[in-house]
Amino acid sequence: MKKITIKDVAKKANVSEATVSRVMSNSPLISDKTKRKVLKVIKELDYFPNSAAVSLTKSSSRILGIVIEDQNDNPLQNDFFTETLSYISAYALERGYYILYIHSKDNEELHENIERLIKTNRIDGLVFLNLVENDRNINYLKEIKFPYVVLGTPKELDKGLWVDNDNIKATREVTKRMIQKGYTNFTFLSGPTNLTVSNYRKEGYTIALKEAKIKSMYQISSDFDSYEAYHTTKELLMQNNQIEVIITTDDILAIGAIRAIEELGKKVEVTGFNNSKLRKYLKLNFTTVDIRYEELANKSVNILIDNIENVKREKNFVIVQADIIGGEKNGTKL
Amino acid sequence: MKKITIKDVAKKANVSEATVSRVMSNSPLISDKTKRKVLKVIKELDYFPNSAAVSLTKSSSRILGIVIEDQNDNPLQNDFFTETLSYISAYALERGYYILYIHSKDNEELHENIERLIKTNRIDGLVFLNLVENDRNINYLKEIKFPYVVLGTPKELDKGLWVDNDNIKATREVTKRMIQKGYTNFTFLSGPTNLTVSNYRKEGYTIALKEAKIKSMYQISSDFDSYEAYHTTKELLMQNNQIEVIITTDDILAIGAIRAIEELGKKVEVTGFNNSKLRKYLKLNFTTVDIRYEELANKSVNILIDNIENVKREKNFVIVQADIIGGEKNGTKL
DNA sequence: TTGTAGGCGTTATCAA
DNA sequence: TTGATAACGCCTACAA
Repeated sequence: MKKITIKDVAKKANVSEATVSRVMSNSPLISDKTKRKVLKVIKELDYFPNSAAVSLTKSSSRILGIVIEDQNDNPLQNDFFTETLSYISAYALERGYYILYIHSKDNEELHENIERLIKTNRIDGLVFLNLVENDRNINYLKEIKFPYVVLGTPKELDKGLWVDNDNIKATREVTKRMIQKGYTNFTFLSGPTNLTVSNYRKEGYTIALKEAKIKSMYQISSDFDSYEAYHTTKELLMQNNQIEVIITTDDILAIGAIRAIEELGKKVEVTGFNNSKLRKYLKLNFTTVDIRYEELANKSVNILIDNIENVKREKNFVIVQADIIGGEKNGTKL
Repeated sequence: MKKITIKDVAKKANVSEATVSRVMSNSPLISDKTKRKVLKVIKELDYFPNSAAVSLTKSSSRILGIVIEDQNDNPLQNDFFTETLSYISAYALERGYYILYIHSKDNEELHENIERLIKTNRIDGLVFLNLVENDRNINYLKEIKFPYVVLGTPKELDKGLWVDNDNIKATREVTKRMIQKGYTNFTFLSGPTNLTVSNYRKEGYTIALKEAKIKSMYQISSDFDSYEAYHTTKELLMQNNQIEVIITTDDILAIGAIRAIEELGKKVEVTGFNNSKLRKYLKLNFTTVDIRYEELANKSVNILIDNIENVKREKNFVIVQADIIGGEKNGTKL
């Protein structure tokens, strides 16, 4: 199986290599006649240009790296990753880019990988699937001005490309819904407090309560761990009989909380975040927020590629709408 | 940020480009002195060879494609994919290969993708994460003799590279364990019957029963869908009071079955397969099989790369040991 | 042990 | 509208 090169095509079509190249890149400086002729030969020989040669001359690989930090054994994260990954890959492909998977348990190794990938010209840009505060890699990319996009809201809103939901707004809406149901005793169950997203969601919660002039509110936090959420909730509820609603920052926390509530035979409403498959899978129907994975993926890929290809944009970020769903019957298992 | 090339290094080190190249590739035909000198300059200039140029001369990209077929909304699949993906990526990296993520909802598109990736020389080999019977892509690869490995047991055992557990043996062992517990009324709850793996597991089950001269056995099947498994099991149990054990081919089926059993207040033991995170997550403790993801990943990457690099091997496959775990207390939720 | 030079498969510049 | 030809950055005979 000898590889067909541009030379073979040129010879068979009786034109120069340059002409074939022009046909491939859809150049306008070509007569229709020769174009057709060359295209025919390309079809016949089933010619595909060697990507290494193209990369070499264009100094662009048309590959995006996607960085996955460790998942911490959280099954919801897995949903998030596989979903986002496949959407990102699909939208990247639409613009002619492929996805290189970058993952490492070890942070130092991850950094070296990214560095090598960039320096060897293997990738044109990077997508970060989870935003860590003051991430070393992000700082590095900023420094060397390498194109990247982050799924999440960074500290400095005007720096770097990012795509995210409006977490404040979404949590505020969720909380408002609960207020409208007539509840007045709220508790906020947060995920890891070192994640920016936790703080944004807390802010939304706080605003909604303030607007409604509701005072009573407890705040507890937990890792993204349903088991811990279960224990934390249980303790809380045993100490406090008034609580009517627990607003959480993640379905996984909500699920843990619900288990505690059921066990204590209490009537407390819970809200989640992220519209996880696990929630659907367990047939739980608490209120949650659908963050529109597909749109997040779409927007991040496109803002990144625009940046790579020097397509001008007004803003360096995109806010994706989120939808509040569920909540008709709370915690009803099938 | 101008890119450093081999030329820059050569100039600064006062040697030819060839010498630098030799140092990079650790060639023996080099004096220690110049080697050290060149290495020093490489460090100083922070030189990394352009991968496109290397690919072009070596006609090898050092990239492996990993093919993910559609996940069908099964949360366990997600676990499997993210786990395997990250292990595969780690082991590939150890041998200097990167992972390109290949996924498409549309089968035709997937095929075109694979074809283009190969013809443009972007990938050196392919890993298939789920084996479909008579897969079009696999047939294509066989035809053009392109290196690939499959995680699963193919129909023709002597064709192509593959890595899998011994499913027959594992299911046979699981069934034997149940027999040793004194049960005599068995049912087999299978996943999709068009998957080879379902049939292998069924065979293991059948053998174990035959060996123990146990006759009574029912067989039902279901999609990889806990909800369907739940209904199927419920129906079965309502018609039949004797059943003591249900052997399933997947944790997700086991979980569905357990829910049905609990609902009916029956005492039926269930076994699963795959040691899913969901099982741990739900704190269920039915007997299941740990298929050793990491080893599966490791072996498949290495058998594939050996093939790519013409490293001779005795066999075209690797069987990975599986471990039976759990089962002390069945279905006990926390 | 080292250097020279041709080649890998394209693209892009400059002539024609 | 087309064709030569010099890059792109590296590797590898072949010579020295």
